[in-house]
Amino acid sequence: MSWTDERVETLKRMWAEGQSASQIAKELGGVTRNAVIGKVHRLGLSNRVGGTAGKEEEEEVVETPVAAPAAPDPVASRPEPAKPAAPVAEPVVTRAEPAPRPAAERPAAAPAASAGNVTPLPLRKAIVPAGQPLPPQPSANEISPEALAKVGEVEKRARKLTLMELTERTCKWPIGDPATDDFWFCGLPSQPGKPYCDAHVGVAFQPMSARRDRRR
DNA sequence: CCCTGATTCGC
DNA sequence: GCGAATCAGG
Repeated sequence: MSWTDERVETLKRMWAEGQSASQIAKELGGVTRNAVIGKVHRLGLSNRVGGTAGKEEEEEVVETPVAAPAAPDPVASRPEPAKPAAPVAEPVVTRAEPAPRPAAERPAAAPAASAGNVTPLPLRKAIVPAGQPLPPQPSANEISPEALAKVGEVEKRARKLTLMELTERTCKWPIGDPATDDFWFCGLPSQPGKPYCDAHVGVAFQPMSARRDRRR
C-alpha cells in the first residue's frame, strides 16, 4: 500500500478529527498504526497529545496570538469534528445478538455517580414519564439466580465506561437508565469474541433450557 | 494488560 | 519516504 492522495487525505481528516492512529490504520487498511504515525510525523501533523506520550518539554507557547474575533471565516469552517457523517467505522455497541435486558437488576439511582462531576446545568433526570422508565421486557425474563447474583456483584465493580470508552475488549452491557445521567457501560474485560464480560454473557445468552428445569 | 503517540534507523 | 521495532507514558 502506498500513500495515495486519497489515503493521505483520509489520514489528515481522521487525524484532525482526533481519531487515534490505530483507528486510522484500521480504516485505511493495509497499514499499521506505526505507519500512520510515521506518516503523520512526516506530514508535520504531529499535534494533539492524543492521551499519552507526553514527552517533550513544551514551554514555548508559540501559538497564534489571541486575535480571534467573533465571526470567523465564512469559508473554512470546520470547527465540528464530531460526526463526519461519512463511512461509519463501527457502531461500537454491536448487538447482533438478542438485545440485552439489564432490567432485572436495576441499580437504585446512584446519585454520586461520576466523581466530581457536578452538573452545572439544570439537568434533571426525569425525562421519563414515571415509575418504570425501561421498556417492556421480552416476556420470559427469568435468569438463574446464580447469574443474577454474579451480575449484581460484577456491576458493583463495573468500570462505568462511557460509550466512547468502549473497545472490542470491554463489556458493552448497559447499566442504568439511558434517559438519565445514571447510565454507563459495564466496561469490564469482555470474553474473547463476546460483547460482554463473563457475568453478563451469563445473562445475555440463556440456553433457554435449564430455566425450565429449575422452575418446575 | 490494554491502549496511546514519538522516535529511531535500516531499507 | 517508508514503517517495524522500540520507546515512553496512561
